[in-house]
Amino acid sequence: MESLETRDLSPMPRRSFGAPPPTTRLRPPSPVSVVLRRLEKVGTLSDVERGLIERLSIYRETVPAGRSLGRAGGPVGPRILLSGWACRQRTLPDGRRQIFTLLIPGDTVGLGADSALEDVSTVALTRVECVDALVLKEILSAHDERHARLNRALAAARRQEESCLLDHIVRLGRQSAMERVAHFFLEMRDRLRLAGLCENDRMPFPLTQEVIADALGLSIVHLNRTLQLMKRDRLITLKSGLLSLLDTRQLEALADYGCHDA
Amino acid sequence: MESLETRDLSPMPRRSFGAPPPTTRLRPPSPVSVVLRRLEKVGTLSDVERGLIERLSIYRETVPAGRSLGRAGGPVGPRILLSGWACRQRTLPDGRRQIFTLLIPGDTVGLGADSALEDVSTVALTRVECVDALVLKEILSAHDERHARLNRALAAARRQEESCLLDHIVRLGRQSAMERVAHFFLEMRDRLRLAGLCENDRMPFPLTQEVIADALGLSIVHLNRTLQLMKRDRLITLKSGLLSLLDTRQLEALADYGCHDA
DNA sequence: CGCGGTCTTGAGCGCCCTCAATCGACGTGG
DNA sequence: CCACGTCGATTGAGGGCGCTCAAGACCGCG
Repeated sequence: MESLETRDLSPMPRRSFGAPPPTTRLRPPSPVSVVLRRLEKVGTLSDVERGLIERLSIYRETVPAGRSLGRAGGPVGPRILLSGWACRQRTLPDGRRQIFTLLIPGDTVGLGADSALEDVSTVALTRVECVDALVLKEILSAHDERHARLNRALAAARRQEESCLLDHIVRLGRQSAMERVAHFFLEMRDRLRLAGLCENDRMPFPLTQEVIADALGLSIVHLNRTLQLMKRDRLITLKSGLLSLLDTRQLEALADYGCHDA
Repeated sequence: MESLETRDLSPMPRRSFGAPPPTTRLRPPSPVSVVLRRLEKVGTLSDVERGLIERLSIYRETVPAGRSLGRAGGPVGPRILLSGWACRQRTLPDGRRQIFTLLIPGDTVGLGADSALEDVSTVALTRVECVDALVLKEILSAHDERHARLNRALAAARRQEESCLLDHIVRLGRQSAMERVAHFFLEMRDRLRLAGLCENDRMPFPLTQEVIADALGLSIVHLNRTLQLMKRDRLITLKSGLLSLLDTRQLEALADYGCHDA
């Protein structure tokens, strides 16, 4: 599992910390390419904006699995995930946990207008590599015209996250266990595809069943049995951190995926 | 039920449409006072800003219970609720419904930065009186310094709504039926108090059990039985559209109310 | 008075939960 | 190299919470 989320970054040679990226001519030039891929799904960025992001790789840092991204509970300073998965979550006094959002490479935290989401605890689920985007946040808050597209792209990303929250509510409130899992997997496929991490409905999925259960409001045991059913029905395979959706048609029908209000 | 949400407005004489409010000297000066009360919980507004809102009452309109606020499915133009309750909801193809948000007097729709919430269908649960705030939206989008406080107040309101969404997720994902109901009632009490509609934990509550069930992800039958338990235990009374929280201490303990992450 | 909507109640059951034990993979230390 | 601990996945057993179906009661309204 550990090998999986680093795999996407591994072709990038490790260089001395603090040195500016050598901007190779090749396609995967810098570790922040994931972010750019994500943000440019909305609209092209200018060279200035791209450079702004590229230069952030100076502020690279690593968070081990299980550690909070921010200092314990407090709001998380602006970050951009480069590799690894994290989540936003809340824990009830008796230990029950609910996960609000999964964060994947290319996602940002605490960058846009402060939302209630930025007040919940953010925890790394795998080893996470990210950059501190405080500088970027300060630059963007000036609302310079030259960064308008970047601001728009970030707003779109926030909007997408909010949309996922609404889907999440429907899943939790009105869908059965299998519907939830199917819907959740399809959503993650779409998000991972935007990040360039999913091809042919195959994708890295470095989550324990406990995490998935806490996201979907299920018990570990029941999630396990539900997954087994879905495997038996040849809907998915999920092994050693790799998820394959075998029959997306059926999954979409099963989960009412994409059926937003009429 | 129908008599209830109008009750709050009934002391206000119906006057010819389009005429400016006569601004009586008495306590409830203008129909938009609810909004101001809500918005000024964050910080005082300037006279200019207050006037901006007051003048909106020209654009008063009424939506009967059951009707969508926007034209069927499409995004709702900017509105401010003066009286009555509405909700944001999504319906699955097979008829299952999930309610995301309840909208009460003083709430705004479609005013701030466009969020995913503005794309979901918004339906009146009772007869709703509201104002069309299109003019206001246009004025505010200019980001004039003189309206900074108003913009800030609206941002805070949006943030609060988002926070409620997160609480909603925890309820749906990790709480039992009784916990959900208790938590939901406490949340509504706090919101209604901000709108000046709740005193001594007694408040108007013009919702059918079906609506509450669809908000809390429960079946009508089970919600009914849960309510009966809570009444028997002297936690609440709920009759003819009036809700009383009899033992808020116990309710808060029961629901883990306010227990945001440590 | 009849009618539709809402609330209530009963019966039965199934989804999903809890508790508990086992298994397998992996890393560590002896 | 093996014993052992840990973590995650799996399996079994049993039960309860919440569901569906179905009727009836209540109530405001035309």
